[in-house]
Amino acid sequence: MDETSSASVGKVTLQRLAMELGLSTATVSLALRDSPVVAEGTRLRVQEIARERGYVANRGAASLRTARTNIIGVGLHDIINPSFTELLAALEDALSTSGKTILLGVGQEDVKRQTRTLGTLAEYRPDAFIVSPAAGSGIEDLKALATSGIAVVQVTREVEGSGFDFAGSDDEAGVALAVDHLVALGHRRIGMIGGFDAVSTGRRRLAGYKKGLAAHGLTYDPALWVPGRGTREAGRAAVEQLLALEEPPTGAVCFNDLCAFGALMGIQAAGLTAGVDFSIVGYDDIAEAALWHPALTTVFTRIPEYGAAAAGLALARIADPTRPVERVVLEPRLVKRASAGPMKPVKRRPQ
Amino acid sequence: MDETSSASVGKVTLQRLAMELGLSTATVSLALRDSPVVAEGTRLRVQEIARERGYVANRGAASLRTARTNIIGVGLHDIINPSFTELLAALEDALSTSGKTILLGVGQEDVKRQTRTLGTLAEYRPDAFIVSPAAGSGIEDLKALATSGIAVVQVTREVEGSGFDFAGSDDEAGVALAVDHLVALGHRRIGMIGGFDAVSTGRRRLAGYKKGLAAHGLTYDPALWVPGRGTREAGRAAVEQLLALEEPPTGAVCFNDLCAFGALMGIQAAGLTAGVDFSIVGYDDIAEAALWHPALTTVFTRIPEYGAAAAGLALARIADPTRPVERVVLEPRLVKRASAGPMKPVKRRPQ
DNA sequence: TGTGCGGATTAAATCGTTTAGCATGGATGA
DNA sequence: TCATCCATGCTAAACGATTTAATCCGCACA
Repeated sequence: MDETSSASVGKVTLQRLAMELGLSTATVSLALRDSPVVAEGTRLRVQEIARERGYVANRGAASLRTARTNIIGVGLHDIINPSFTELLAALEDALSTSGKTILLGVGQEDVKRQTRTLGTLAEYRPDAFIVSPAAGSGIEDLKALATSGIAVVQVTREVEGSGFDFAGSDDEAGVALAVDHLVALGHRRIGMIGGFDAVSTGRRRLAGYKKGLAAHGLTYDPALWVPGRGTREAGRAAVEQLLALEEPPTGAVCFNDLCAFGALMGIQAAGLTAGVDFSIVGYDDIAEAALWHPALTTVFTRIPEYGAAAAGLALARIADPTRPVERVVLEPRLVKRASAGPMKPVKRRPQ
Repeated sequence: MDETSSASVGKVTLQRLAMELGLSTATVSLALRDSPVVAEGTRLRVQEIARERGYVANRGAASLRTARTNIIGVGLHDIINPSFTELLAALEDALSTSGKTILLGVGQEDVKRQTRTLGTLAEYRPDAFIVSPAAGSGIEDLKALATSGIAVVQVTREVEGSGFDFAGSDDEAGVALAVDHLVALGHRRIGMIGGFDAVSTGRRRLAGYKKGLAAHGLTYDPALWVPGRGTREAGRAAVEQLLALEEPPTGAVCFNDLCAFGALMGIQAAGLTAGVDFSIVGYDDIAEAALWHPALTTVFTRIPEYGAAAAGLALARIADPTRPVERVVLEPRLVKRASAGPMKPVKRRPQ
């Protein structure tokens, strides 16, 4: 309507509203936030004119005074990976309903860059950080965040001994579940694709693999673990490597769904059928997993749930910085689909 | 090392540094920003102690003074959809290298919620907004953003007549390309899966479909267009609907890759083979497209490029708010893979 | 009439920066 | 010797909100 009213006079601030209303900024500020100390009539009058003038509060200014920004710094090392996208979506959902807004930083799996990125985020004085640390992050890298007194919550991955809250999945139990499943299907030589030492999830999933084997009296054969990043490319290369072994495994568990997809591709490219000639179990159960051909048997790590939990931990710590450190570790669940099937003897590859 | 030095005395601000150094805040401020007016020695001394004390600038305070936040408000309607994830990643990349940080808002394809979300973002006074408007957004919905004098750039989708910069792909040409390809493969009855009126991309891709048909003297049959959202579920339902027609098409173009995946699933579920019995062309060429089985023939809309372009437009407009409105419209490219193959007569489904 | 009370409003300090304009003092040039 | 100039640093006023303590103004009560 009267677009002019706001354009004609420059920025509309609390002060300007106060002047127009013949009130003090104190009253206007209080009125806008529905404080009970200001008279009903005044409050309505203030809110009315604020709307009419198109007043938009300046949170930067407010934060300067209140030392609260309602910003949450979210530091992920990668956002293309669907599991982190799903995490981001869960965080966004939970945080936005609590009136928090996400300031996004992407670390690119590089500690140097992560440090720079989080440092920049810190300048905006977020009320909390929710972080999935880049591979190789040390305690010091995270601690630097906390000096400013900002709450830090780790999600998915954690830096052991950092003493920060954490929300994630029980990775050891999860991979053990996957191994159990393959064993139940009759497999005895079981590989592991992906995972590496520089990251807590890598270490724990590998531990789960070994534990799963041990639980069934199977011995861990180092040749059957192909370490690597959790990408489709790495998964594909890894499965090719496994298939080329003298005595190849008949199935494998994967570090995540992404490299499981790569493995499925590799299997198919080798002229084999996943779930028949070679069994694959993924990890995470991202949306894509159900749609593959064959549909991916995988372990559901409950990303949306621990995402929401991480948001909750952050809010709780903001509210009470002295509360005891809390770890939320969800139990993963096996999702049986078609990419893992009964063991059948693998013919040595014709050559 | 001396973690205490920062913890012992509370927040370390410019003022505190100035006191410790026996300088004025003005000098310290200038020194930290490498201003040439402060003496070399002083500058080094200041920066040294700032580092030592773990000083972190408060950008909120600075922004209050400078009216520049280095924040870019990014409003997407959905972040789970991989095409928007790829866009977000491209934006993040381009913006972070320019020292800008993303404040994220997700509209959930709901104008009401989008208005609320963007309103919240506006309170942080971003230097610019980069927005992919939710379906059904009107000019007024966007204009509200601009009142505050914040630059607005539209990406992917646009609200016609809004008068804001835009970066995206030539959707009409893109879908026409897809139709061309199917026609070249011998198809004559060609469907369109997905797309709806409430969004510029929907309208233009449909227009491209019709134009593509017309270019080859084919008539548009409304029964062959199954409108819907760009989801796997919608794609699957749509292809089932097409296959159930009296006289089904032999191929279809899709609104995006996501619903193309759904279509591939539907085709397979019907016992047919995509690329042989029924041809599918997707739209966007997200990473997943190359990995499907069969690999998805699709149209590459160059998301990373127009994402970078959108970031560039935002930066340019921040630098010069009076520059003429600019539209960056990239030419899409056909990516031939396996999901679209030569036409073969489709047998009426046995019943 | 004075006192006290409670509801409504306000003055003023404050948060942590930036920046225009001014002060200082030594070097320079005429 | 005096006026200029330059390099350096400082003073003080913003920026736009929030919040504490104070003030104002009836009005009831003793």
